[in-house]
Amino acid sequence: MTKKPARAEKSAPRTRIQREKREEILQAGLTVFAAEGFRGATLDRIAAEAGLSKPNLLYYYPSKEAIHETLLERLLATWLDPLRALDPAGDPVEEILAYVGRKLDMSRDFPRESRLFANEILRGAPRIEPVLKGDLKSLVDTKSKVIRDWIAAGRIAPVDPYHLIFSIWALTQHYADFDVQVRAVLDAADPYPGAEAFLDGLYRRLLSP
Amino acid sequence: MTKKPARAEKSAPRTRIQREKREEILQAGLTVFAAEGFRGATLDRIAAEAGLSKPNLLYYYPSKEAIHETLLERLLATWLDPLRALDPAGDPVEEILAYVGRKLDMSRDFPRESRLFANEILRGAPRIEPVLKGDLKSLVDTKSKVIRDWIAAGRIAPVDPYHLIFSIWALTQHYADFDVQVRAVLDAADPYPGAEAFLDGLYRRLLSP
DNA sequence: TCGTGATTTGACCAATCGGTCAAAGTGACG
DNA sequence: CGTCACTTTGACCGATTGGTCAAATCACGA
Repeated sequence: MTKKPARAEKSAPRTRIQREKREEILQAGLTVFAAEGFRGATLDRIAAEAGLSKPNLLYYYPSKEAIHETLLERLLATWLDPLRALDPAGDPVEEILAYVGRKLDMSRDFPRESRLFANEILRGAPRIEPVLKGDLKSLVDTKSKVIRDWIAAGRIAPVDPYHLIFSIWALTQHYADFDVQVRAVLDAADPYPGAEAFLDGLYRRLLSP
Repeated sequence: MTKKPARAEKSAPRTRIQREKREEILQAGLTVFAAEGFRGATLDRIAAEAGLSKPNLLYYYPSKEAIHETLLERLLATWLDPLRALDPAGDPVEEILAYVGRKLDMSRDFPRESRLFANEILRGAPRIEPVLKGDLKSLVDTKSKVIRDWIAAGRIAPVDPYHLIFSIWALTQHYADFDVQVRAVLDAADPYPGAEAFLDGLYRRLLSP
């Protein structure tokens, strides 16, 4: 029996080079997928971005889909963390404001991830619909209950918890996804300081009982 | 001199059939571009959606780009109308609430248009950047001035007018662009009644002096 | 240093893409 | 009812795409 040449596909990377190259490919893929969408991205562009030849890239990942899938999995693993961190035991207004702040930080620090997600949702979420209806929905249900309790206790003003959460998603992700538009209107200034102040004021006013 | 067979390209349509087919193609193109993005859309899919053969489609529009361009032009011609209608002479809070209402109606009634726009912005607005930095920016500048005056007159609470407008865009368009996610979380219920109530309450609370 | 598995690449392939073209079909009007 | 412009289509083309493969090269432990 001859040992197969063991392509770097499946399973955990075994060598240092595999670990490094795999990571570089994911970074390149994230850049290209975020900018062009799944169908708009080409293996040649991803390979070029990663400084590899196309066959070499396919040595580390078996297909374009595999790269995309890995990126989405990795994203979803942390995408909901800011909401998970909403603490039922904390001060309601400050907890929600802190959540807004974390989400806005993510838009500023990880705009490619935000656009990757936006692209996927815009296309009807073909690859992550189960997650939306599963983990995402149950997390939002849980946190909505927390918010409803805060309202019932008179600790924040009465608002629909679901639409409150949607509003936080919309407002914070807008600065990453519609960045070009925001910068065009603001004449290329960094929008984030202003956005933070605005959102802080908005939710403070909306929620204070 | 032989008269050329006059392709149905350039210039205004001359016959009834041209008018009808051109419109059907635009509708098909809007559906496909909104769902798949520019690069993801194929002429075959647009042609199928319009019930035409590919060469027949290309008899009416010279290229895929031409269809996309026409759709964007047509969209931009009305996209800013809701903001243009903001009346400096009206009651400030009611004017802004009416603007929010108009934008939310557009998300509900024209989700394909919203997604077409979102796709274009996500990709860096390669075809409409001049419009963003031109017409859009100057319109927003104008209306921001109006809002600033309202604030100076003490008729609404002090907020950054630019981020206020961004927030209206983000919140309303979110319901069209991220429709799948919203419906997944709300368990397929129609989100619009709830959204309207939420946004009404939000901006009333934010803006009342 | 040497062999063996890990890595890299040039050449290649089938499928799909946007687009062309010549020829065939259709309809409205004199 | 004939005709001529308008409309439709099947066959085709070159370019690009995702992906394969065999051979060449590299790196590292014994």
